[in-house]
Amino acid sequence: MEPVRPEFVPDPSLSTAEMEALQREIADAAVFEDDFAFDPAAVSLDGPVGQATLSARPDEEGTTSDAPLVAGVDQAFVGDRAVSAIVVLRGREVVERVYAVEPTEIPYVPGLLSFREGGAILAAFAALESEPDIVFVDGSGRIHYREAGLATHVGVTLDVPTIGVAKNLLCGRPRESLDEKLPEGARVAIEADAQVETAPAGTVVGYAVQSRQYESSSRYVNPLVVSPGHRVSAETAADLVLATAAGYKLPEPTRLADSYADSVKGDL
DNA sequence: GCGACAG
DNA sequence: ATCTTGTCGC
Repeated sequence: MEPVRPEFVPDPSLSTAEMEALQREIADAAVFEDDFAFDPAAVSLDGPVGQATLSARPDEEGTTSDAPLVAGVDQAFVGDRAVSAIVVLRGREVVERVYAVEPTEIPYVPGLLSFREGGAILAAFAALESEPDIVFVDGSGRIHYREAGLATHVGVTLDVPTIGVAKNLLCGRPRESLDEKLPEGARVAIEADAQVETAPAGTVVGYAVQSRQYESSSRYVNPLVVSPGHRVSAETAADLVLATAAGYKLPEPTRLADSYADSVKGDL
């Protein structure tokens, strides 16, 4: 896949003010509601014994032959180089894996992550032959100071539906405390607060999603922080993350991209 | 000065 | 993100 909006390709040599101005343009171009052709209910990891329909029937491999293509992208770092890996799934089946290695031009700055990692991610997408129906990006989407996190930046630039899947909250305020143990499958709305300068306070910009939890143990797992990247609503984003969780905290596309990036890093 | 901060 | 031993639990 190649950028559909080349003017949004992240340029690490821009000044901080220019980066922030670009993010405001990207947020303007972003669509934070469902705008895709596939059936989100057809996204699942169900095997042969799923609730088969005429249009989406799992075969003996556990693959739903015409299930949507869901991709995960994640990065690993080696010195001043970034490894970006993409894994594309149809049901449980891996249909494509690619990676790219690019130098990191700038250090990590909260709020400007896409200018550090975006180049490597777009290079990996340039090597991708499939056209995923939706992409899970590691990091924030709409949960961002200017509603233009990594997932939004990548989604708008490629004009592909994206979801931000983060392990920590960048900004915004949970409607309920996240300190208590939440049951598996639960979600808590994240509202814009004063830190989100482009949205009215109270706007739901994402969800804390409990993709995995221990049953009868005193220990507990922290929820993921899910937000729309581009062309998905916060609700559908949370639904899709839960639909692709397979007993691990991270959804399968993200988990597989994560381990692939690590293995590439290993033989580097 | 203090707090807060995806990866 | 990355650097890392042991340890707890299913």
